[in-house]
Amino acid sequence: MILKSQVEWALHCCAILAGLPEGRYLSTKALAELHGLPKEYLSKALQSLSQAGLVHSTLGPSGGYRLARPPAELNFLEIVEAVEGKSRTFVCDNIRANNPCRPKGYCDSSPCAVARIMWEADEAWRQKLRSVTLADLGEILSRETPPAIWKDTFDWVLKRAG
Amino acid sequence: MILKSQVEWALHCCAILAGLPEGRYLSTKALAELHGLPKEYLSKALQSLSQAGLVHSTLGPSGGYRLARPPAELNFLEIVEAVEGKSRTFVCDNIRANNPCRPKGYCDSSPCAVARIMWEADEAWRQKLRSVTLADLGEILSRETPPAIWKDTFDWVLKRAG
DNA sequence: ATATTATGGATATTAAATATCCCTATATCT
DNA sequence: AGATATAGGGATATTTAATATCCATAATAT
Repeated sequence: MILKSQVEWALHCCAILAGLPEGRYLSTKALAELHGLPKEYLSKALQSLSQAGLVHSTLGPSGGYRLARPPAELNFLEIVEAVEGKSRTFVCDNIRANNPCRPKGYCDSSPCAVARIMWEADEAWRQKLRSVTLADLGEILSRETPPAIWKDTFDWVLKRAG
Repeated sequence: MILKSQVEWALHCCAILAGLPEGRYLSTKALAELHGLPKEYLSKALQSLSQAGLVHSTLGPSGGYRLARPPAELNFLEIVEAVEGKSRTFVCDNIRANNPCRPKGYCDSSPCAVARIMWEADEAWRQKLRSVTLADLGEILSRETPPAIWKDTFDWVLKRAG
């Protein structure tokens, strides 16, 4: 069980968009080039973000994407779920119902205990992702990235932002 | 990203093995029949448990599996990892290194911030799974399962346990 | 001896992830 | 008005992982 690589792409792209000045847009082409990713396929990930309402897009030359909300109001879980889907990582096929000792058609009142425990773990994962915003990420990155690279990247992006 | 169905199978099988009297073994055939699963494929999941040292196996007629440890000393994470592998659910391809503004061959001191956050969420998931033992599950099941089904199942298993 | 079992290897089948291509509508610029 | 660059969506390969089956082998109980 491994998350799609599109999750990584989406997170990094959002981190870049979070640093974009108000009202500016950055294209798929620029984002793909900046991260060394296949433009066409990255486009699908960005479309997922758009459909989820996390980013706003605009057409034409100088078109592209910007965040739909301030970085402090956009958390990791939203981005992950936009790309990966909202369904839980553990699927319960209710195999306990196949137990030949159970009356046929017997209906359990509560979901399977095994599934409930697995879903609690899933929720712990989601809770952690929910607790980290793009603003938090930006703060970490600005602290860790060497100033020269940070500035060069900012300039590189601005030059291409419509 | 969805866990293999073998994870569900392994958990349910371990729950049954946890109720087995000391020294008895239950075969793949019985476990497959009890859960309505393909015997050959379930066998692979049980082999994973065996290789991880979570269960002990014995050959020949009346052979099969038993837990290698008391249910209170066997947690969900061990079972999940035995089947699903121990690798993290988020793979970092370090795409930040593709940033054209970075000096070629530049080596970061610490792993990517995005990956670290995703790994923290992964660890929260694992921590939750680590905190639940087969004994906990057994307690829940014995409380929730209707006594008649519970008893019939126990008898069904005992009749087939070598 | 015979039957039953776990184990491991080989292989087939199905589903999902990855990736590319092309067409359309829209916006910008000249 | 016309040329160009963009997102969006549909169709379709390609690759990889999950699911599943089959068979040969060694060990064990009766």
